[in-house]
Amino acid sequence: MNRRERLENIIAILKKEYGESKVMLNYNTPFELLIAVILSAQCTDKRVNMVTKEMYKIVNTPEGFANMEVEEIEKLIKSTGFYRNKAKNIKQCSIDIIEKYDGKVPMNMDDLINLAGVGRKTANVVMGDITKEPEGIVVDTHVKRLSNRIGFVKTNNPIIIERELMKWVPKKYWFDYPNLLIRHGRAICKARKAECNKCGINEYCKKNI
DNA sequence: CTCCCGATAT
DNA sequence: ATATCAGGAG
Repeated sequence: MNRRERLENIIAILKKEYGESKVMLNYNTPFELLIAVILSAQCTDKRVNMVTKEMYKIVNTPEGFANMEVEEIEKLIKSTGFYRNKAKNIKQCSIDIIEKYDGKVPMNMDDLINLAGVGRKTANVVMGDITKEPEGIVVDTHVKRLSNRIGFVKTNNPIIIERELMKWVPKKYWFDYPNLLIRHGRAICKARKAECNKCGINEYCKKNI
């Protein structure tokens, strides 16, 4: 079986197990999603949802964050970690969105990654969930780990992983592939203790081929 | 490459 | 006690 067939089977099985692909982060607007994804760096989405639930009652617009002191934002997001960088980025990012994009989150890769605290991963997540047509493939810690374990790539460099996957993964899967791998990575194929006995795609994994 | 960093699982 | 969590910037 070639890797393309393995990919098709893996996606079909995971789709059946986890259902519709969608981020687990809670949001009501593209801007709320952008901030949630910035906060999700090295932090569980569960924690991010706890923080944003309370924070968005107080501020949930670029204008709101742009007019706040960085220290105020720090207090609101402290429990997500990296809070000094994230607070500074959220404020600058909000200012940029107001000044350069008329207060609306831009929906293309070039503009998104020029925002403070936004890299390719964050941009792909936001674009993917809003438009369902990402310009690239999200490579986070789970996609990195599972892509290596399955045997699709042999590197830990996220940029190289994305470039390699984009070469042969059909574009129609650029949204589903990372979303399903992330769900599977959190539930079964975990970093610390992978539960291979419960894994539905075990026969397509590198170690069993 | 290093640094940023609190919360949680193991 | 240590690894890990939907990373990004310098």
